[in-house]
Amino acid sequence: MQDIFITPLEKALISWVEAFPKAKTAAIVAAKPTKAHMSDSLNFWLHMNEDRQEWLVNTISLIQKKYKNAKIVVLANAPNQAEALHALSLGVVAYAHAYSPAKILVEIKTVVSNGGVWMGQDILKRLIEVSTNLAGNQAAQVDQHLKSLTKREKQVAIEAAKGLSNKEIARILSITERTVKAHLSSTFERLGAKDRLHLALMLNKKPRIF
Amino acid sequence: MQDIFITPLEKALISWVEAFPKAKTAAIVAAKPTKAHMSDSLNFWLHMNEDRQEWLVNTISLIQKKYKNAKIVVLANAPNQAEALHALSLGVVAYAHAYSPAKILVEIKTVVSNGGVWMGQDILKRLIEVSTNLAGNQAAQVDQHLKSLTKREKQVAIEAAKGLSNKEIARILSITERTVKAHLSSTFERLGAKDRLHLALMLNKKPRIF
DNA sequence: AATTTCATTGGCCTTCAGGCCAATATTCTT
DNA sequence: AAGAATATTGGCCTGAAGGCCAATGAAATT
Repeated sequence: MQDIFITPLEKALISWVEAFPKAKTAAIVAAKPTKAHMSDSLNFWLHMNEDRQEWLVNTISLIQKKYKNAKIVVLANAPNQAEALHALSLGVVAYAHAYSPAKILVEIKTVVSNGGVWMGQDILKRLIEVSTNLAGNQAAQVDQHLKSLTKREKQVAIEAAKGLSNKEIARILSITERTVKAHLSSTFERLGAKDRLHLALMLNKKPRIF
Repeated sequence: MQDIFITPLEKALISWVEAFPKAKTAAIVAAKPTKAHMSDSLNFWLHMNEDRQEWLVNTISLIQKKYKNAKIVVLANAPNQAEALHALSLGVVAYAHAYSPAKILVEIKTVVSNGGVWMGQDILKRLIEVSTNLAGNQAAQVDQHLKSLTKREKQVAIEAAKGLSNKEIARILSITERTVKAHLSSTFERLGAKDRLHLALMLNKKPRIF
């Protein structure tokens, strides 16, 4: 388990050295991994400045391409939620303050090594908030929509929203195409949808979590 | 720092004892905290069965009311994303498998004690996915499919995916309905969509971030 | 028992969608 | 400059979609 700090600084921060005396420090990611790198599992610790947004994205991408199984940690000089979310969405498994004490750094390493993710509670709160409030409500709305339909209408509506034609729906439900139309018509009526495309938009606009 | 396991089992799991020999085990949460409890920081480890959804919610709520600063960890017999998200949204700071080895349990304790949150990467991915999608990055996801389209086709495709008719699209783009059809036809061709409904489904589908 | 809602299907009709063939002017690429 | 891709539009045709009117038997509700 090799740790590599990527930083624009002349020398590593004290806490890093304290946490990982054997770690290497570099300014850029080595373009060609050595054999040792490939056989060993790597942790990259990216030191982030406010003015290196682009660098971060590129570097993460580079690491992911060259070092398949490497874990990437971002240490930010000035941590903020937006940056954290962005980094995490790119596959980074930990986001912390660059001046975190050695004790925390060691802890982070342990967590990510075991397949965990490290982030502050504020960030998590934010994630949960967005997810539950927005997504939860939308899912609920969709359910509400489907609830007001009869059993048969529901089945037809769901198939239609998948993109099936009336004929196809008729076949899989073993009814006439005419009947499918009837169910769809009343479905449009009930849900206030203009046509099957709007129906599909209504029923598909849901990242349902819970 | 006192650890308390709440479980319906007769006796604690081996890994728990191994991780925290001094921990207490109980079937229910003590209704009245002792003075020792109040002055000390507590960790509650809730052992979760599939059929105790309601119990979990009630217990978490109870703990939060009685023990203000306690950290709550959920150990699930059969972990799943929905349950994890639900628990985390209630304020739980860690969610893990009930049969996690002692080593992991100790790690979890360290993390939560330092204000961190412990969860699996799959859960985080889910959170990020939902959050970023809803946080308004609509254009980015749509771009995936739209990249292979020409400027005009893109405009038409987007409007069509919103549910507009050819006539409406023609009007807002100041072109003939016939031209709209032409753009749509080549769009279907390029994207491999069967019709405008499939196009809409493609453009509204959320891409995997990782 | 009476009423309402569902599930089914028919016919007819209008509009819309999308494919096929074809043409012209503009812009980009080689 | 020549060829390729793009933007625009026309006509024609087929099939799907959806509205309107109407009917029947079954199931649920009052």
